[in-house]
Order: sequence, then C-alpha cells, then structure tokens
Amino acid sequence: MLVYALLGFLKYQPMTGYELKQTMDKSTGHFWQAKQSQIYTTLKKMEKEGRIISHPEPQEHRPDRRVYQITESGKTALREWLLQPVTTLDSTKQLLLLKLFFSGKLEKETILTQLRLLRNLHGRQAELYKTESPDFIEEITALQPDLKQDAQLWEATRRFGELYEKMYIRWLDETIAMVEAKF
Amino acid sequence: MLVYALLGFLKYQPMTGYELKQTMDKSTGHFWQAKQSQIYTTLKKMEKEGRIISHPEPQEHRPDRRVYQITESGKTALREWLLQPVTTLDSTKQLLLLKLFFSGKLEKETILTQLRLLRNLHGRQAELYKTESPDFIEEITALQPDLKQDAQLWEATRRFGELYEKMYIRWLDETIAMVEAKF
DNA sequence: TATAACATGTAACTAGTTACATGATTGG
DNA sequence: CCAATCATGTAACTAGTTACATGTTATA
Repeated sequence: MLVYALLGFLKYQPMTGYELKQTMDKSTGHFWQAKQSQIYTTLKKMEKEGRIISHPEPQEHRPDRRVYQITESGKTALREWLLQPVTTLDSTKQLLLLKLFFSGKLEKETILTQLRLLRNLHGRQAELYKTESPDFIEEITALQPDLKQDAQLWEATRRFGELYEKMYIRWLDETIAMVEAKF
Repeated sequence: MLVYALLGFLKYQPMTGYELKQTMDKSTGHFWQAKQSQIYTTLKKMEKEGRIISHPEPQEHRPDRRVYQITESGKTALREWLLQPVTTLDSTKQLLLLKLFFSGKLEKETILTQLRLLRNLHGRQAELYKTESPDFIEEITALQPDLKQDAQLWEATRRFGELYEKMYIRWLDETIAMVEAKF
C-alpha cells in the first residue's frame, strides 16, 4: 500500500525519497509510516512499473538528489485505488494488549509499571495532536487555497489521532485503577 | 510475536494448531490475529527451537491431530517476554485514513459511500463486544476459578475493543457530517 | 446434495524492518 | 568537537498473506 501513499504525495508535487519520508512523518505518520529504506526500494519498483519517473539533480557539496514525478499511469492507478472502497476492517496488532492478556500470573507492580510506562508514551503522543499537526495544515492551506477540501480531510485524519489517543489514555487510566484495586 | 501468543495459550493447556486458531479468533482476535498457515509454520519453528513439543494423536475417520505442549524452555521464554516492558507505540496502518487523506479531489458522494460502508462494518464489530467476548470470559472463569486475575485482564482487553469501536464510530459519524456539510 | 467443520500442511509471494555503507555541511 | 541534517542506497532478515493440496463427517 505504500505505493499509493507515495503516489498520493507525488500527485501534489515532485519530490525525492528523502522529502517523501519527512512529509509522511509529519502528515500520515500516525496512521501510515514507512522506513526510509522501504521508501527507496518502493520508489525503484514503482519507476520500473512506469508509475513514476525520476530525474537526478546534481548538487554541489551535497549528494545528488533524485526527484520523482508521477506519470499518467501513476495517476490512473491512484485514482482507481481511491475509488475502490475499503471492505474489511484493518487488522490491528497491539503488543501491550497481547502481553496484558497473558499477564494474569505476574505481580501487580510489574503490570502497573508496564501500564504506567505506556501511559506516559500516549500522554506525550496526545500532546502532538494539539500542536504540530494543526500548524502543518494551516501552513499549507495558506499557501494553496485550492487545497481547501484536501485540508479538511487532513484535519479529519488528525482528529482521528486525537480521539484515538484520548481513548487509549482513558482505557489505560481505567485499567491502571482496576489493577490497583483488584490485584 | 506470534510465538509468544502461542506460548501464552499453550501455557494454559496443550492444544493443536487448529484449536489455537479458534482460541485466538475468539479471544485475542481483535488485537492479535494470525492465519491458520502462519500458525502451523510458527509451531514447527518453535518445536525446532525447543519451546514446545508435539505428540501425534491418531484419530479414526478424521485426520490425525498434533497436540503441542509447552516446555520449560518455552515457559522461560514466555516469562522473559512478559517482563520486558513495551517501550514504543505500536505502528498502526489505517487503510481508510490513508485513502481519505488523498481524497480531496473526489466527489462528495464517493467519499460518503466509503465512510458509510466502514460505518456499517464498525457498527457490526461494536455489537460483538457486547455479547460474544463477555460470554467467553464468564464461561472460562466458571470452570477454573484460579484464573480470576487472568479473566480480569481478559476483560480489560475486551473493554479496549469496546472503547476503540465506540471511538471509531464517533469519528466516522463526525466525519460523515463534516463532508455532508462542507463539500 | 452441498457446505461447513474438522485437520494439517507447503510454496510462493508481499510487506516491512534492521543493519550496513558512505560522506559533506551546519548548528550548538 | 559532536550530533543532526542532507542524501541515497543494498542485503539480509522477519512477519504475514494467498493460493494450493487432500480428505472425512456432520448438518442443513
């Protein structure tokens, strides 16, 4: 699926693998991520399939950049993918839930330590949705007003992250309280 | 990680690959799943590593069963894994969010159709948490009272699923309303 | 009479991660 | 002076999915 994420970004403007990584981290990072190495190998595969074309840009005192551009074939593939509805639920893998499920014989404090650690991580993550992402959206919309609808959808995905983190924190707090009381 | 999920189940009782699949689907299914084929190949790998041992059970008029049992080495591995805290957030991949993010140029009705379809899927999923899973928990606790703490943690994971689905539905309803109003 | 449940497995493939390799420039 | 940023890539590996192959019995 990374293929479509990359096509999606490249439809806005040509970019290098390095820039795609940064853009993804800042925008779709909370619901779709990829490692730099995967981005480079996927771009290569996509070019071979004709979805994108690249041009090397020599630079002085810096490594050359390779700028990728979406082709007509790429635009078609992206459009077709976007039109095809999602018909199954995403399979989620929650490592902490898996551990917790089998932790019945562990000591109370061991479980609490784990839960509190994750509570911290999610607390920090929740902070990000109140600052970083909204800034990013406003910034882009100011520069390109034709992206108004796009920006509304970006905001919807940011909102998902916010609700998700709030839900997670609520559950962690409830679960911590339960273990404190009943173990 | 499937390795630890399987060890976790086998610590309760010896089981076949087929039974492990069914048990996973009913219990950890909403936060950890595996295909039958992956279960069989992983069990094989685990036996080679000495974490489990198997005994074939001949059956009449049915294919033979292969019952797997956890070894001391397996118990140690499981315990060590359970004690090791989760220090990073799980990376989630939300296909619908990815599509939505790039759907700014699609028609209003196309987006709404996609959102409503997923609204249905999550509506049905949410129903499951009110019936199936609690039954399963009560059933087990009645038979084995020494699993009281285990059952409380199982209930906590079920609760996560419930909150997750409620959050998702809330977000879908909000997003549907937003698209209806602003596109 | 068909299909779901029981029961196990392999092969080929797709996706994603970790580790390695290189090297200049800028900022603290 | 050290770490971060810029910039690209390969190799080896782990995890998970899809498709194939086989065959009986119970249920609707």
